Amino acid sequence: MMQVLRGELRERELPFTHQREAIAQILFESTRHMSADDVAAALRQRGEHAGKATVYRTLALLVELGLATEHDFDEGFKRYETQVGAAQHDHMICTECGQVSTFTNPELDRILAEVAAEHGFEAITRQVKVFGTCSETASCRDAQQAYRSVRSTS
Amino acid sequence: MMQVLRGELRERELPFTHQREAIAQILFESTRHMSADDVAAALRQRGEHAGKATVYRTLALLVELGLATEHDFDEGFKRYETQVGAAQHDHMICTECGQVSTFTNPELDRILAEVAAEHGFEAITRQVKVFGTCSETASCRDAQQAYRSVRSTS
DNA sequence: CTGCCTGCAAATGCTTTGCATCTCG
DNA sequence: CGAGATGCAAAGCATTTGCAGGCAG
Repeated sequence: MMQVLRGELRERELPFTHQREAIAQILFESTRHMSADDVAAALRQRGEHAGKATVYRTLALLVELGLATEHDFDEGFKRYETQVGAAQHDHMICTECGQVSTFTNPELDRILAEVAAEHGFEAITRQVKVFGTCSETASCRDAQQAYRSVRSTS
Repeated sequence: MMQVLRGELRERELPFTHQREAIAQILFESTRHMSADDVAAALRQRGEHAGKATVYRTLALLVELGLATEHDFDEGFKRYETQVGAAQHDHMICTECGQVSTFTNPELDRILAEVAAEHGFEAITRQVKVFGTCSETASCRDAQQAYRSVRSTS
């Protein structure tokens, strides 16, 4: 995993620094979607350290290199996720508890490719997000019920 | 159109003010996706005026009432679009020229509904965005070619 | 060595908030 | 009249930038 980063950097003659390694490591190991602050906190927890600016610059670099993706889940800040070895996948965000779950669907891939082709568009990335309520916790289920009844009466 | 807003406000016993009317009017008439600043500029152009805070508060209100939707096209700020009488639709964003085009696809609706159901998720809104390059201008087509050749050799 | 990176703090830019004042209903 | 809206300016925040000093290659 780290080798991929090393290779990409070498290819562009960019230095493989301690901070870049540490930040990439954090992101690669995490299964969650991390904010810049999450990354900084994780670094601190390991006794490492990198300035806020470096964290942002490195995350942007990883996105640039295609090793990470950036997401906006309407929280007022961005989150990042490793892209290495990950298949294209999409997200469902619970607006009650904030939980983000992922899913993949081959039909979705096919349809979006078709739509792009029809419009003479060369698709590079896509973001499919379904916002709603999950059924994980009691309060989320309550919110689901509330929403369903509102909808059915209007 | 404006009647819908009037009705929603009355229902909640919220005042139908001159500013709310003007801002909604701007949004309802526009076919583009407008930023808060775009709205303020459009107001000025008509000789109307509303403070920045009011524009933000009103746009948030329209979203709340379900009369508008909020979008983030990775520009560092949000854009708003009227939702009244509009069918669910999605976006393709050209990363070269910034053009945003819309599309609808019934299959997409079906698939996302299925996926949500499978996960015990109650979908409220969704955002499907395809980022890439369009074929409108010469420079966009150049970027398309460049991207295609990179992709085929890697 | 030399160029790119890092850290810090200051700057940005969008959006939100506090508060006095005004308006709709 | 009274609840809620408006306007302005002052916060708030995530993110970016400038610049002096450091580190990889």
